[in-house]
Amino acid sequence: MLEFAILGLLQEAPMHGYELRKELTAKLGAIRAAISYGSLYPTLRRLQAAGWITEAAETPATAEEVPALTSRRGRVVYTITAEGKERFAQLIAQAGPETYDDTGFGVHFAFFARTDQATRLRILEGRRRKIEERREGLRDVLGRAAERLDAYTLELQRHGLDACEREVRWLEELIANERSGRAPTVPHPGTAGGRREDNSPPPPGESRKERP
Amino acid sequence: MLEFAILGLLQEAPMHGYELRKELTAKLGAIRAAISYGSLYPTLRRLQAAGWITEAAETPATAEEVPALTSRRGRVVYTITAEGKERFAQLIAQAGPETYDDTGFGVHFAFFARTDQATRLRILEGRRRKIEERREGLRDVLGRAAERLDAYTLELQRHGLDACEREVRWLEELIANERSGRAPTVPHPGTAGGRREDNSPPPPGESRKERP
DNA sequence: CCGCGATGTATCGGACCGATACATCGCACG
DNA sequence: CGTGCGATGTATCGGTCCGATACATCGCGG
Repeated sequence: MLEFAILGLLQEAPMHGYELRKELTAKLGAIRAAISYGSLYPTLRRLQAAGWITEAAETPATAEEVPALTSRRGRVVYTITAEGKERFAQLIAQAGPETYDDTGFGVHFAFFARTDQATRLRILEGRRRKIEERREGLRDVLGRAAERLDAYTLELQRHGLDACEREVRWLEELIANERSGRAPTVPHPGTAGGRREDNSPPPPGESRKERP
Repeated sequence: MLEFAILGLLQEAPMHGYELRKELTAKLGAIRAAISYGSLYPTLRRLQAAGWITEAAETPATAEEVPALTSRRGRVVYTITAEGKERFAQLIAQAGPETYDDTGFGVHFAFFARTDQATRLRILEGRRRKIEERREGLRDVLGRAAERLDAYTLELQRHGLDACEREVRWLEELIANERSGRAPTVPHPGTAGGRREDNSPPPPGESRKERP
């Protein structure tokens, strides 16, 4: 999962660890708290060993004659390689059952702009199936085993069931949108401030600014 | 987390591993998929080493003279000890910040029937605070960094924000209910089948059948 | 001038998962 | 009548990720 996210992010621009974590946190804020350095750095090492990324110590320019003396601390910048991009594409193409659990789905969804439409559809439908199964499980428990459980546990299940139904509806809309060929503008009722003017989603694919 | 859940469940009845997993899955179905045996068995071993539970090989009665011959396979039954109950109570009393993340909160909530009202209130408020923070983070991203992100990532954040707002409202109702002294009957609109007749929640506390 | 919060890299132990292996039981289908 | 398959049941192993911790630099306000 982390591997996937890192390869995805580094395709937008080379970054060092701290920056990577910040961007990751911003992009995945909706699904997971914050990536731990205890996962990030070992994963970066692993990716480099595999050849998907390269790391380069940042020493801006011509520091030949002044090595010591406020020696410019670390700042290792990571850059994705051609093999890394290939690997990322391969990870998207695989899109197995792990892709449908909460975290896996969220991370893949966050990189849908780099995913072809057929795969997007496949993932959305896989996820919907999985949530529908969870929903059925919860309905069963609320129906059949209700008297065996205390009021709090029941309330928890009810809240979970509600979330499932809501997510299924969300996925339905996304799937419908996807099939109609257009981008992911689900018409949200009146959630927050209602911040929405940009109503011209670019036909998804490559749309990142490569930072000159 | 697993330690807590196991100690909580074993207070209702002694169980063997398989049964424990099933009950755990039923009780926590709303928040996590299914406990892996790769976590369950090592944890049980750890709990026994600490003296919180005891394990006893199940050999129903008087099998002195017929040891071999369809020898009755394993079935190790785990029973909580007095120290184990103490430990459980201690874990509830601690209720630190880890208690407020998704999984931690869910597990604690599932055992609210064994938690005193003051602690319930503390946990609910801590959770609300945490979700409110996440919500603010998402609002920030959707407001300030919106143009830096693609349409799919934005949609993900919007869905996450929606879930946050919904959970805060849920928690508000639970907190209000808790303060008014009564059990957790949040008035759900018209979610599923509307299965709800049992409208007399027992004043929470100990209310488990000890299975004679 | 000093501390403190942001930036930045890094490790270690522990929790938990997914795959896998293996054994028994009951029953449905040929 | 047997045989295989799904449920019950115990157990391990490698790997991913987290939380705590350590340490160093930089700029700014008091």
